[in-house]
Amino acid sequence: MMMEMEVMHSTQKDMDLIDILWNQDIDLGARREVFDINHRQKEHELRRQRELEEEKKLHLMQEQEKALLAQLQLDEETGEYIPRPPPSAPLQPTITPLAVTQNAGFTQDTGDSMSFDECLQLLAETFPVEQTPTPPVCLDAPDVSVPMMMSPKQLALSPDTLSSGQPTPPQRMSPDLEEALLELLSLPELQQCLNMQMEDTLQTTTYPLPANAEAQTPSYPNYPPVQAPIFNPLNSINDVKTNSLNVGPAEFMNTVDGCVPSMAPSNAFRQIKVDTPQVDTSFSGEGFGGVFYPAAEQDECKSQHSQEENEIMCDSPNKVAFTHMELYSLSPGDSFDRSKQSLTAEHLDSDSGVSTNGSPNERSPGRSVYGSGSFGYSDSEMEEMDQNPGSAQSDYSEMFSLNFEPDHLTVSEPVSEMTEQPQEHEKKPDQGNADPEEDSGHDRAPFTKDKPKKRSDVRLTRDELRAKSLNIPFTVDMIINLPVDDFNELMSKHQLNEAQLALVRDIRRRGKNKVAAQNCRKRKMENIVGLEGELDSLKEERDCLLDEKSKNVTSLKEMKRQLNSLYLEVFSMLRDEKGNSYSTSDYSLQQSTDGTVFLVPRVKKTFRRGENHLSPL
DNA sequence: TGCCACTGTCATTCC
DNA sequence: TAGGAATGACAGTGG
Repeated sequence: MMMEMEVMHSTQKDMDLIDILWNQDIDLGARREVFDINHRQKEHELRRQRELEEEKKLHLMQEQEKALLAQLQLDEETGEYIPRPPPSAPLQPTITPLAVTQNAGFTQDTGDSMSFDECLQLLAETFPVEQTPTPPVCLDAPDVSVPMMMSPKQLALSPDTLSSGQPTPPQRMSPDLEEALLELLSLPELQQCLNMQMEDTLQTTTYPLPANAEAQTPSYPNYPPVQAPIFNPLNSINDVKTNSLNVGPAEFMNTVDGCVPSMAPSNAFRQIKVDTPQVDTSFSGEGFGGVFYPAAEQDECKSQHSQEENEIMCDSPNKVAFTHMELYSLSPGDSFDRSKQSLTAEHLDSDSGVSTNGSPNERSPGRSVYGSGSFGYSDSEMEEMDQNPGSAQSDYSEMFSLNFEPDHLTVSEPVSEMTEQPQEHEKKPDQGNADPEEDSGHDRAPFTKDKPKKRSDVRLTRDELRAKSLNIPFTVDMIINLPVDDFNELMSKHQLNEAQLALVRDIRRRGKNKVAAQNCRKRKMENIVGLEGELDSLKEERDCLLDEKSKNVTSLKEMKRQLNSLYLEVFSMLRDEKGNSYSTSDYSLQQSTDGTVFLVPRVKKTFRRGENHLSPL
């Protein structure tokens, strides 16, 4: 009992606490029902009921459509759909394939059959809104509530009808042409094709322009009567709605196109936008696109799309081929990247590639040495450096990344004026990540990893200083790397005095020679390396030969030894008439050319003489 | 302070 | 013949 009391007491406390919390939630805008599971379940059930009701409505509408169409029959003479004869009438045995096809799915329940007027009324009640968007310009349109019941010639052949979605008085055609067209439209295959075409077209083309006076005039010969299938009885109500009304506004199409770029080529898209007449001015992006996409998404997609369009618009002109001059003239600061290609091509024949083209921008792409803060020499310093050229030495690779920025140098002003926009364009990506220090033009190379840049790396070369001092209106890399023709053209475009011309030519010559020297040294090093390799191989070969020689000498000695032993053995077997062996000192074995072996007495002159002298025979 | 490697430059030759 | 590549030689610079 006590336990129960405690539990109840604690439960009461909890409930009070929960109430307090709920009150707080109410203050925060959340109602108590939000936390009520039963309430949420009820909401869920209500939602499901609503969905079921919608489905039922949809099904009912489809049934109504079927019932309605069951009451219709295609008049082969007029091409119109007329009320079907009373159900008591026998089914026409000569019903056309078209009728069979079109009525194949229709209900044959004659008990539900309605009169034509009833059908009209039912349709008017069924589609009071969807079919009757009533823009002010169409207020006088007759009987806008029953477009479904219009004859094909009323529906299919009026661009005004198609474009505005409003049934306007049809423009009459010649009877023959009209009849022929109606016959064509009566063909089920054609209707199917028209359906397909219409769906495709609606997806891609049938969206309106912003209010365009000419858009609603029937002056679009290419505008297809693709919405003719409106009258196609085989279409479901949804299809009909799609066919006749799902003509999205430009905002919606932009949204779709923006979100699904692959849907249509942008160029085609733009062209279509321009050429497509306004179909339904009563639509608005908010009213239609908002059904599928929140406004924010629409705006986002619209902005994306417009951005893409802008990019495309901007890209296209840029794809025009530039001449060398144009490339080099675009931006002195960026000319390296462009010149690199040219330079690479230039050096393709060269066996080196030493020219350190890629290095500067790899380390510091798009970065100017002038932006590194080491720039800013006083005139006296420049003169000093010029007088002591070595002090201004810098990595040659830096030369290619040299940028004469107009705010720092007057040297490149003319070129920079020509290329202001490309520079801005190419600098944009860097602006986002730009280091403030870098922007302020102070030290710290952005891509220096291990050690700070050498002082020489950020200095100007002598030629750069000279060019600056003489106000040469080109960058050094331009002067050096331009092809001869372009270089001459550049020279002719600018009026330079003798000193400037001489300096420019010297710069070009020195720059070329610098690269050549580098290539030469690299080649020399390669030759040295190659010769060293060759030397090593030759040494190895010599060692092999020496080894082989020693082996041969050893073998030869062994063979001599064996021969000597064999000789002695043979010699010892020889005997004279008395059976005495021959003395090796007195005789020797000699072999004649035919292989015969002779025992020849040795001719030991001195010894013989002495022997003879001592013991004459 | 001398050595050494690297680099720029000049003069020359060759293509 | 001009332009450029190739190369030996010299000199400056920095480690």
